[in-house]
Formats: sequence, structure tokens, C-alpha cells
Amino acid sequence: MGKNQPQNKKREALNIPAGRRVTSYDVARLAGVSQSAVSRCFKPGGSASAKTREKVLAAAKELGWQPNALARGLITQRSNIVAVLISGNVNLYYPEVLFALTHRLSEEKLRVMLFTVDSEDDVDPVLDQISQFQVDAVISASHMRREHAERFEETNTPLVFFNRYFEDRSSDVILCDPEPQTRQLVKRLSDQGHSRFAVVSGPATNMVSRTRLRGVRAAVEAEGGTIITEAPGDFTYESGAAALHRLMECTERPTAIVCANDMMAMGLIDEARTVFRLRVPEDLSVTGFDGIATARLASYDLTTIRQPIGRMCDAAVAVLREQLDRPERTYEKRVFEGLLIDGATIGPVPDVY
Amino acid sequence: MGKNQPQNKKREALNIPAGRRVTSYDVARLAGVSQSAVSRCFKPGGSASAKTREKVLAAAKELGWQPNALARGLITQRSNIVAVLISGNVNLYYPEVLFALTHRLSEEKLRVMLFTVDSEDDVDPVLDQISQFQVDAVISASHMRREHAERFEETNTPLVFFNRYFEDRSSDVILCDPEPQTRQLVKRLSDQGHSRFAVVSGPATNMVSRTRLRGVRAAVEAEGGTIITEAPGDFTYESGAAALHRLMECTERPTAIVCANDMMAMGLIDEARTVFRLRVPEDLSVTGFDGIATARLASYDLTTIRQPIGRMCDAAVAVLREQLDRPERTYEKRVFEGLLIDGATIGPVPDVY
DNA sequence: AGCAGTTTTGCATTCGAATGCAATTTACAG
DNA sequence: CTGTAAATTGCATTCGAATGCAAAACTGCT
Repeated sequence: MGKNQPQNKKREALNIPAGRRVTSYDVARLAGVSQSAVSRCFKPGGSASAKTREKVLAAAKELGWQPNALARGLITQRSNIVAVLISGNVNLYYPEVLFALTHRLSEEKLRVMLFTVDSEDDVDPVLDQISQFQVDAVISASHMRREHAERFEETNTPLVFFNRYFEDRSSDVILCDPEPQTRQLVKRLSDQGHSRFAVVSGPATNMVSRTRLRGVRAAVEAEGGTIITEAPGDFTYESGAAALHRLMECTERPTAIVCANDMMAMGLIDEARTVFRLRVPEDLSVTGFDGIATARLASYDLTTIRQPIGRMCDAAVAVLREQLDRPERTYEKRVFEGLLIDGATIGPVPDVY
Repeated sequence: MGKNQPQNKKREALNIPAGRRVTSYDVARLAGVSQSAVSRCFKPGGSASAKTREKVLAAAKELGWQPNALARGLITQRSNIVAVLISGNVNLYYPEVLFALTHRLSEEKLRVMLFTVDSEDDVDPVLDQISQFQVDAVISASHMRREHAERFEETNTPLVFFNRYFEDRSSDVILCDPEPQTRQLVKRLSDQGHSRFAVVSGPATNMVSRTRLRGVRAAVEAEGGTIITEAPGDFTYESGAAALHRLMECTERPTAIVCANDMMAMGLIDEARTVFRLRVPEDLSVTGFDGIATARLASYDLTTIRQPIGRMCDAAVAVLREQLDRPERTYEKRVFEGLLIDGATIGPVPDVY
């Protein structure tokens, strides 16, 4: 009762059978105009007199009608849906990006269809879905192989990479290049007397990780320090903790550990404190990358390099908009600098050394 | 070059103008069958001989064709899209729910259209979008007023509430009722000698918060303790920190603080440690609610009550599936128990008291 | 009132797949 | 080889809004 039969006197007056959806024809009948007129009233800049518009809007409101986006998409070849591909793993960086992107896209009247991609093997089925739904564009902040990216070219679907890219492939890319801040960061450590560094990197196949690693190496070299050892992680908290164990086995221990992201830095710090009874930063200096919200919490107060996620998402959406409006446009790579966050996880080299 | 004109010999053979999309008719032509046959081959259980099916699948693959979900949705009245409404705020509980839901829904061949809702004022435009996209169902884990929920009834769109509900309104609801665990938790505190409690609650308008609060009051009473004071927060980290200041002003200080969610507990703990120089749990016991991943990190190791998010999301999707398949079905409320997580943020009452 | 120029309007078609129905083919029993 | 039942196929229509085109309705001006 009241559950299945939406009641509405106007519906009955027009004798629209219950169960049938209200269409623009119904609105047209009620307003006493043609279906085309209704359509035009709902199209920004559509040709319609003030009087017609008024009647139509009133009728639409009366019937609770909204244009059917599927039908519209079918005819206009625009779905207004953007697929966002995000890693579903526990790196808290992704939710931040996702929410920021969603917010920006909704300002552009674009809807987000969310896909979580936890490994490259997940990508193919996702791409099928994407093509079925006639998605207008794709923003990818997750795993993807070159051949996956190529599938988008076949269907002419704009693809914007978010902090990922293939070196030899042209496509739109939004990047954060934290090189200058990496130098600052390493210099700051160096100024505090550190010269024996360790690096906890990400997966060797990951471009972002490789770039960060390269930046760290260059910076350390420039400061005259040494990278004693490099332990690879996989960007998770657990892998940061695990990396510390490997680092502690070195005969000559590092005094400063640079991690390729915040999650690993947090894992490493927790492991240092709880398992090795080391104080951070008194006994050990640790830094991260990303500047995620959790790393800012007082328990960590991580010294890190923040990505300007908000501005990067703005850029991603702007680039995407451009692609949609001017498809003959060439690809663009927008690179943002990071921001050094002065936390409380680095300090002077301990005396014992 | 190579950017705008997808090349494909087969396309040319069928002389499909570049720019036009491949349709089921094209596939039909290539396979030498009718369009209906193509359609049937892609419909599970559709009537088609093995030979036809083979030809059609080959042709489809050749042309890279996938059924157009918009056109399909138009005719079948099923979009296979589910709207998920999530609070975009910094409570890390939401991303966990979102990713879990997305995962479950994709197993049901349902796509997630994501909407972030940060206040009740955001809801109306979101509802417009939802109705335009002919979304099959809605899962709401965010703000919503009663009149909003009623709009879904008008369009007969199934609505599943996730950890929210209106008392007097029938609709599907997935809930976590942590009452039994709340008793356990309070008993555990009581056994450690605590009798003076404080509560950091959520917004007074929030049902979840009110229920939790009620549970805590009952449990404390049952244990013969007293709730010295209640400070309201808004579920954010910052509000937890702020609440502590108010609690510290009490002449008679509480020895155990029960927070209505983990984020506030974490904020409160950090504030206690950094600003008030209190040790947790030695000087002060603190508990949370939700059991989010961040609260499990070693720096917090929060004693809390975990919501079985995975099972709850399973249930949400199951209920939704039921609604879609049998619309005459009545509403259902599925209630899950929490799980007491033994962290390291509660301990015996300190001696000084 | 009459005319050219501009807006507004409606008609008819289109987007791409699904499906009821009737025609056709196939399978099988006798 | 025939007859009948069952499986397969194609035809034609449908979903709901957008739009090119031509007709109609205004506008302003003489």
C-alpha cells in the first residue's frame, strides 16, 4: 500500500497508466505544446518563448518530470558520465583523490561512475563496462597496461591519467613532480647532520615510485650523503613496517629513512616505535610522500611532501573538459610541484652515531 | 594522426563512416544474421543456435562491439546503475563503506554512480540527477531528510539506508546495533575500576549517534557507574579534540571516555597526549565506535566496536537485489552486531583518583 | 495594413538495442 | 517419408528525448 502505485491526480487526468513513466510527451500534453517544445525548454539556450517555457516548467514540475538521461545520451552521443578508476587498496591517498574529483566533476555536470581496480587483471572487464556505458571520458588513477590505454583510442574516449603515465605514449597526464621539494627535504635532513640514508621505495614497475626514487637519489648525491640501502615496498602500511626490519639488518644503520609514500612511512614509524623501541625523530628520522590527511594527525605529524590534490583534480577536470569540447586538441601534461610539510618526524642525527 | 580516426579494415569493408558508432546492425551484417539475432546472442538465455552465436560473437569481437547500455536501458527500463550517496567529509568510515559496496555491486553487474553529500542541502540536486539517470536503486549512507526519501517512493526507486534510518518510515535498512558490545565494553571498563564516564556523542539529530548514546547510558547505568558529562561532537577528528577540552574543565574528571565514533576518539587521544600530556591508557581510557582501518594502526590501536562492514555491504546489495527482482516485496531491516576490538586504549583507573 | 526579418513552433526522424509475434527451420517419432 | 512439436529466426515496433527543416507566429517599420 503506497509502495507500488505512485499516486498523482495529474497523472490520472492525463490517463497515464500507473507503471508507465512520465515522458516529455505527457508534459507536452499537459502544457498544451509539442514534445519538441518541452525538449527545447530543457535545453540551455533552446529556442522557446517565455510563455511556453513557463507552461512547460509548470507542467514538468506538476508531473515530477525530468529529462531521461539515457534517452538523451542515446541521441546526443553524450552520456555525461565519466569513469573514474581508482585503486581499491588501503592507501588512503585514493579516497582523497576520489572525493576531490567527484566534487569537481559534479560542478561540470558530469557524473562519476566508479570502478575500483586492484590489479592489472581487473582492468579488462572494467573497460568493457566503460565502453558499454558510453562513458564520455575516463580518469585513471589506478593500474593500467599500455594495451589497455590503447583501447580507449579505438573508441576515441578521452583518457586522463592521474599521477600515472607511460613514458612513450601520448595522452593527457596530471602529475605531481616533487623534485624541488625532495631536494629541500633531503637538504633539511643533511643540515641536521644526516648522511646515511635509506629509501623505502614502491614497486619497481611503478613510474611514480621510480621518479620519486630518482629524485631522492639525485638529492642525496647533491648533498654528499649516501643511500645505504633501498627496500622496496608496495605502498601499503604493512610493507612500510616490513621494510624497517630489512633496514635494521644493515650493519651500518641509516639515520634517516625516506619513504615513497605516507602509508609506508606511517607503517615504518609505528614499527619503529612499538617493535624496535626507537623514538621518532630522536633516534630515527622518517619522511613520506603524498601528504594524506591521516599523516597529518598528531600521532604521526609526518614530515612529508604534499601533493596539491585539489589543484590537480581541478586540472584533471579542466583537461577533460577541453578534450570533450575540442576533440582535435593535442595531449597535455600538467605538472604540479609538491609542498614540503614540516612535520615532527625528522630531527638531528642522534649522538650515538 | 591516429588520434581521431580509429582505423579498422572491417569497418571499411562494411563502409561504416568513421565517427559513426558500430551498432548491432553492423555486427548483424558482418555475421550475416538479423539485428535481433545479435541482440539475442548477448542476452543470457537468449534463443540462438550454436552456429549463429558463434558467428555473432566473432563479428562482435572483430568490430569491437559491445551492447550500448544506454539504448538497452531505455528499452528494458533497467539502467543497471545504482546511486551511492556518501558523506564526503573526513570521516574515514565512508571510504571503507564505499569501496566495499562498489566491490559487492560489481559482482551483481551493477555500476556505481557516486554522489557525495556533505549536507542536507546538497541532497535535492543529487536527487534530480538520480532521477534523470534512471538509476535502478539508491544506497544512502549520508544525510537525507524524510521528504527526500519520499521522493523515491514517487518514482518507485528502491532505497536502502546504510546505518541511517527514520524511525517512523518504512524502507530497507542495514544497521549495526552495537548494543551488546557496548555492554561488554562498558563492563570491561567497569571491571578495571572505572565508574566516572564521559561521552563524546555525535550530532543530536543523528539517529545512529542517538542510538549509540542510549546504549552507552544503559550500559553505564547497568554497571552502576555515572556519566559525568556528555560533550557533543560532529564525528570529525577535530571535534573529538575539542570535546576533550570541555571534558577537562569538569571539576570531577572522568576516567573513561566513550566516543561515538573512531575519528573523534582519535582526535581526543591525540589531544590528550600532545596538549594535556596524558598517557592513554595509563591516565585516561578512551574508546571509539566503527572499527575503521586507521584506528587499528599501531599508533592508536583503539579499543572500539567494529561494524562488520563487509557483511553489511553484502546485505545491502542482497536487499537491493531483492527489491529489484520482486518489487512487491516488503521492507526489511537487517541488523548486525558489532565486534568488540580489544585495543590498547583502555586500562585500569589510575591511582591518583 | 503590408512587408521583410526574426522567433517560435511542430512534424518527422533519429539514436541503438530488446522483444512479441509469426514465419521458418530443425528435430524427432512413427 | 510424413507429421508434429520445438527451436530458431526475422520483421516491425518500442523505449524517450533531441534536432533539421519548414511552417507559423510575431516584431518592428513604413
